[in-house]
Amino acid sequence: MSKFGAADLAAHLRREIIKGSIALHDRLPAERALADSHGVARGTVREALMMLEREGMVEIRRGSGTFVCHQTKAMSADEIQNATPLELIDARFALEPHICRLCVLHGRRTDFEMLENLCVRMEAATDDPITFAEVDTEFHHHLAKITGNGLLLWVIEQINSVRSQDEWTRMRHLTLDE
Amino acid sequence: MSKFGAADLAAHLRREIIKGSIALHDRLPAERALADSHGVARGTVREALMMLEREGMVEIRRGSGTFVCHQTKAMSADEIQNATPLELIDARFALEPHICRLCVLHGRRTDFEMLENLCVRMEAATDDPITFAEVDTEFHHHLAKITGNGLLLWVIEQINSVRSQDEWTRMRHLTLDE
DNA sequence: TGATTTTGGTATAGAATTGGAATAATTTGG
DNA sequence: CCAAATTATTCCAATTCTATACCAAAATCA
Repeated sequence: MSKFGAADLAAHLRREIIKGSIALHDRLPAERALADSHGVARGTVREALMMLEREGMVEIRRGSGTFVCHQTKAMSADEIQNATPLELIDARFALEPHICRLCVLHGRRTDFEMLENLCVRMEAATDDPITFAEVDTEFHHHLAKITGNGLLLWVIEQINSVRSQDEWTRMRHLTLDE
Repeated sequence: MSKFGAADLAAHLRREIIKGSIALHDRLPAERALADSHGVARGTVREALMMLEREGMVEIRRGSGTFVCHQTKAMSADEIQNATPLELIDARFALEPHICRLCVLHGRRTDFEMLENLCVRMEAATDDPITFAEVDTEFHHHLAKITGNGLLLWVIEQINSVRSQDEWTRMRHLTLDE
């Protein structure tokens, strides 16, 4: 890594913080020290630190130093992708019952027709795991949408976004086996 | 690999990114460097990078470089912060019952002692709405933590992060009135 | 308390690096 | 052969990085 830019330095520090090398509430080296140790100008260090501050990862205190907040904002978005299939199942299992209740309260005729339509499509695709999973995701998405609760819909969307191919297949095995 | 076209280079980079060889927030080599290392012309590199950009996998910043996005969902903060107090209550109400079940399963003695300690602090702060809310948030956070489900913890943290002062006060009124 | 040191905050200009774009020659494949 | 893609080259524009100097807040210490 001969070339070191602000974004690179920010990424490096971000990883150190997430990994735990720089613990919570710890103070980072001074800007001048960071600049020296990383072989970059101070302005570059400042820019990197300001990136991290905008992410809520560090707090810059004038005359004092910059400290690790680790408000777990930007990092968790990454870590979500590491969720295990079991965690996914649990999360859905926690949410869906109440979502169903809200659907009953807020749903309209067309909503339920839409759900029924999706069910038909799912039953027709029992032999095609891929399209089955797609329709299934769409089903849960609509379910959350019917509730009229934007926050719940957002949560469901986030959970649905966790689906690397490997995890999907493993997850299907789990759900089908039990 | 006698013939290396733009599509091939894009596929190669895509794999590297998904695999993790080029981590999130990392900067890809400069176009000229990529062209040199892969033995192709710069125009080809540009075309490949533009493919990846259209897929939302990288972000090309003029004068700076191209960076790995892979999750560029800036939506998080903005969209969530518009959640109404009622939506918050619903979301928590949907999650907490199952979280409690998981706590019973996974919790250890120290966990429950911690929760009890937080309860005491909450009871002692019934006259101080602000600290009450703080401890309350901490309580729910620990509750989710005990489950051992990182995904659920993340969801709770996201929901807890929605608390502009106005909404908190309005929310407390709602919860206390009903 | 008051002086000194350390820390971040700001501003500047120039050098270096990067992507953006246009062009024409060359290769490739039908 | 023709059409498309790739190459090679050149210049432009935006951004970043460097290096420096000085200012202001906070911490430290006599």
